[in-house]
Amino acid sequence: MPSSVQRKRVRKTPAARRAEIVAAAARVALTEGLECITLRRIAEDLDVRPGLISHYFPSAEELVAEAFGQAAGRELDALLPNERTEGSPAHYLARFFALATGAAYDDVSRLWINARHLSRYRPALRERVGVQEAAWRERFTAVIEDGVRDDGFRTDSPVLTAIHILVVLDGLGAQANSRTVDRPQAVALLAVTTAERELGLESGTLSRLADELTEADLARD
Amino acid sequence: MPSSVQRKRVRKTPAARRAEIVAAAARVALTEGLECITLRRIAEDLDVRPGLISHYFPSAEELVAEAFGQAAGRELDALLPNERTEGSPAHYLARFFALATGAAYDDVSRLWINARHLSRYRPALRERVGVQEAAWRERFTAVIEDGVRDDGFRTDSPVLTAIHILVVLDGLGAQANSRTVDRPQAVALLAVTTAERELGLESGTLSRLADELTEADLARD
DNA sequence: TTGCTTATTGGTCGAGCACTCAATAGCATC
DNA sequence: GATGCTATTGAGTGCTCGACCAATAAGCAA
Repeated sequence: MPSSVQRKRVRKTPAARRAEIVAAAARVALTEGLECITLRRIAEDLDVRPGLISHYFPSAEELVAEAFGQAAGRELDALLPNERTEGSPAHYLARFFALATGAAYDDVSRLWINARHLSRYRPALRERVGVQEAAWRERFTAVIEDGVRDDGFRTDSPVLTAIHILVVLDGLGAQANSRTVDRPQAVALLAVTTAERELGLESGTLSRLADELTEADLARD
Repeated sequence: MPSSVQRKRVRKTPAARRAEIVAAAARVALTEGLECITLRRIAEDLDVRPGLISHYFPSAEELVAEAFGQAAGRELDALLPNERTEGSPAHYLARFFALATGAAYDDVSRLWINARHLSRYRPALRERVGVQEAAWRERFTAVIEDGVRDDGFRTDSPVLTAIHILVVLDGLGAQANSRTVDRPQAVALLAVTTAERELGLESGTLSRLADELTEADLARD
């Protein structure tokens, strides 16, 4: 009985298989890039035939868009969780900056650059980028509004402040693929410095909070 | 005498042909993207055979890197000319921001996103990106140093200020491919506002100068 | 005019890509 | 145990890409 000549088929429910495909694609998106999401590559990861991927995603572009959405969405949830049951807004922001300053954030920066470029040619992806931009912006805006109410943040416009911080983050992240040597400390801290200034916080407030966070605080859920 | 069956050959000096190829590739890079620089595409633009491009650039990646370098370098020269025979540093900066805020700058933003992403996979391009980053940074630093000397700019570190401005520009440019609706004025002015603050200039100084520039001032040389 | 150098051509190769579709087999239901 | 639905396969199509190379002809030098 030849085992290799005849493939063993594993039959799953459409919902489960689809989720599995998107998860595999999101993993590739985050680690290797959106261009590496090919029918063959994802099929190989899941040990199925390429035709099956086409069955669930008649257009490969749709899978790329979905993969980006899932990857970016999950990262946002890990960096700035939606439910803030404990901890002040300042602590949540500090945790974000602690994570976003580390090397582990490079994958996220790369993903965003990747998506922003590729969306030039892929309308479906472009639409997803817009959705995720809005999600990140709104998540930040909400934290800032909480901080204005409870934590002494001072800003005329929470949403403009959120955008300002995100613009600086994007600008710093732009170098994730080319930066070889370390950058000056003042540059690495540009995002958190901008946040402190724009939120009317004493210089060093957030970065000091970020430094005090333990490994457990930073651990992803 | 069939005219189309037999191609007429135009024989040029290696230096001239090479320059012509790079110029065509740089044009494609700026208008359509670095991925569109293919042997066939450039050959068609120049009305030669693809093999000829391979002859001058045995590795296509080298041509892509060269095209980016030329395109980015020329744009820098157009936006912030090297020789400042007349006009104050503030005027030079104002002219830059006037140009960099307009829609015409979108092609430049797109080029940078493109290069920053693609350099993830292309070492030769990554190296060129580093060179151009340094060139842009140094050009800005020089203008700022001049302004500190002659024009009342105040900053502890011209180079850090230059980096800060460039980071904000990169962050704003990141949306060049996805932004569909206009952004708030305060966001569009983020770069010039950052420059004014970091250079110790009265708020509105540079943007007012930028508004006063005539078409002739903005015209490219 | 003749000859030589080499810029340029034309054709080819293999790899990787998305997409299509009839045939097959897993599995729930009866 | 038989049946029907459909998830999955296998095989194939056509496309674009970079790279390679022997043959050709442009134009300079003698």
